[in-house]
Amino acid sequence: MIDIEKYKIAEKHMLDEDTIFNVSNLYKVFSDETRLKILNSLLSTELCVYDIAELLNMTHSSISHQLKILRDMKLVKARKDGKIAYYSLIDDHIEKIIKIGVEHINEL
Amino acid sequence: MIDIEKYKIAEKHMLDEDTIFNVSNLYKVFSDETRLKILNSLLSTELCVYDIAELLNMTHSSISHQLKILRDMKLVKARKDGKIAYYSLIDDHIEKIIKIGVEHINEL
DNA sequence: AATATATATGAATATATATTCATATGGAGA
DNA sequence: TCTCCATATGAATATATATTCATATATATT
Repeated sequence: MIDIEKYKIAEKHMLDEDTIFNVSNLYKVFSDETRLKILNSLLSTELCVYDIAELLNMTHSSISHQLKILRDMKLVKARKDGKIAYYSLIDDHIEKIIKIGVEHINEL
Repeated sequence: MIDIEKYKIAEKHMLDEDTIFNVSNLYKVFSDETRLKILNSLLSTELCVYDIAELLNMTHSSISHQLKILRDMKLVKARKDGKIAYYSLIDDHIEKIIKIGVEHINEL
């Protein structure tokens, strides 16, 4: 131990392991360009898999895999209309998180 | 194209590739448990490498590697006092980002 | 019923990266 | 100067994961 006072202050403010795990997992979602593009596009409107794939110029499979991750993380939900699945955002924090990120990089 | 109207709305709101790249890189920092713990501990006080390693119960090498990433991302800075390097946060957004993350997972 | 279409998903591959180990650097004290 | 000590860093390894490819499912259309 080099600086006991500072160590103790920091120790007191430590987050528990579960919180760290969950928050890091949340930000893992935003750390992938494809998922970030999907989430950002869903800020403006609901979209189907096909159109997201066109919009991002990627395969449907790839988009579908990422949407599954977003569903599992409870960030998006799907509304089925016949064979079309319209995806939309569940969570209010998504917009805030993207905005703070953009704000941050614009200040560099 | 399945739903032209929605497609066009989303197309208009697309972020440019650079922004997506930079924001996803920013959140990649927060997606690792070790870096998240380091950043969170630095919210309360500056800390040296040795004490961070003790606090997180990890090797100095590992912490040092992660601190380099945080330095390169301009999120932390080091103040040298003799052979001791005291690290502190550069950026205001770090606190907001951690808080929104914690808020989000607490609401699930 | 048969076919086409939109989406979902399992497995494989390729790539990224966190940690470890070995070693280097640079300051403090004997 | 020699040697501890705190930190930094390069290389190797192990692990995680994004995309691709093949295939499955489910609805719509003929």
